[in-house]
Amino acid sequence: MNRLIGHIDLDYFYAQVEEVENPALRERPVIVCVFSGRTEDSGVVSTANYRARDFGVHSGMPIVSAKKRLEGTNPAIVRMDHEKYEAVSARIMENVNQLVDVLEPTGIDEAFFDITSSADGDYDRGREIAESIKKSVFESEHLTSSIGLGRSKVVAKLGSDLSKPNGLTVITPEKTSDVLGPLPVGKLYGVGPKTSASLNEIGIKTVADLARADPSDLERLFGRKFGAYLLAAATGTDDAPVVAGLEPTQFSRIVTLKEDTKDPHEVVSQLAPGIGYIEAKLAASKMSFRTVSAIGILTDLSTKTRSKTFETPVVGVSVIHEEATVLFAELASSAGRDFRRAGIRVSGLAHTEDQSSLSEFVGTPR
DNA sequence: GTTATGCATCC
DNA sequence: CCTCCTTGCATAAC
Repeated sequence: MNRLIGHIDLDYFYAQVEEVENPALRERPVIVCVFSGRTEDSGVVSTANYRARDFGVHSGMPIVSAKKRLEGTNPAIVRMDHEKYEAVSARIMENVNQLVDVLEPTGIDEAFFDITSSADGDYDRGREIAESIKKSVFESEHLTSSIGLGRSKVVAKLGSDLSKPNGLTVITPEKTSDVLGPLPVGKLYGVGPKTSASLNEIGIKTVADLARADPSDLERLFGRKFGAYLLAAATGTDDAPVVAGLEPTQFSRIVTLKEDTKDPHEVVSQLAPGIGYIEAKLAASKMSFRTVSAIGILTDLSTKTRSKTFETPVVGVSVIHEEATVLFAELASSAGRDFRRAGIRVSGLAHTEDQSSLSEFVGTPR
């Protein structure tokens, strides 16, 4: 069966939300920033609108560097408001979900969707549906988006990337190898700087090179699973389905400490709001956890973690605070240097609610 | 088989 | 000068 898989990406999401809220910003460079609180302007740019990108500003850039590049351009420097963007995102996902067979959100500003049935396997009908999705998002929230449509998730994701901003790229199965072939391997979903470098070393530069690579070479270099994935990705034949309603498997929060330290009590005290946030997420989603991890980013920016798994799911929350202190003490003694940043993570999540209807449906274990 | 840790990716 | 979050995997140790 001819699958029609889409990927939608909301354009420069955080900055565009700020523009919608305050249209005067549209005429100016806008950067949405994460301020770490260490010094006045320490932190990075999370999202920049295209006017700011014209001056070489991009996400991940230190705020200080971005300001320098934007000197004399009357830039708008906005503090990130995650909750605001969450609310907009949730409305959009709900809206788009009505227009597709299956929706799989993969981030606050993007989602995969499957429209094989509603397009009846036809790419012209698929294009119309994709256009109606873009139109619906724009009319309801005044936000532009970019969509890619193709035979697989990798092709769809690539398509949305090629079309942004405010575009639509339809890559039919017949055109797939022509479109993908000339691109550098790093354009493929799941292929970052490390994998790109390894591939380049053995003479694989483009997606076409990768598509005709020796499978056993790839397996030897990257392992069975990832090796097979790379080949499938390059030929556009990756067959992962679009899955709705995936549950989160972990919650985490990382903060930058006011000063470098290795004192576990100081770390945990600065982490208290983060722990509170995780507790709130657990409560809101009615979930328990089994593993708690301390995450330490040292002064040399290397990362060390220390975790503890409990026999049975933990519902209460004072456990996080207590265990964090122990774990950070252990980390500090083994780390050798101070912490610059610190985080906490809970994983092994499960629903706490008594699901009697579900247990009836599943039946009793033998 | 389960747990601990690090790595890579991506947002 | 260097934020923050999620997922999956490999590997070693238990």
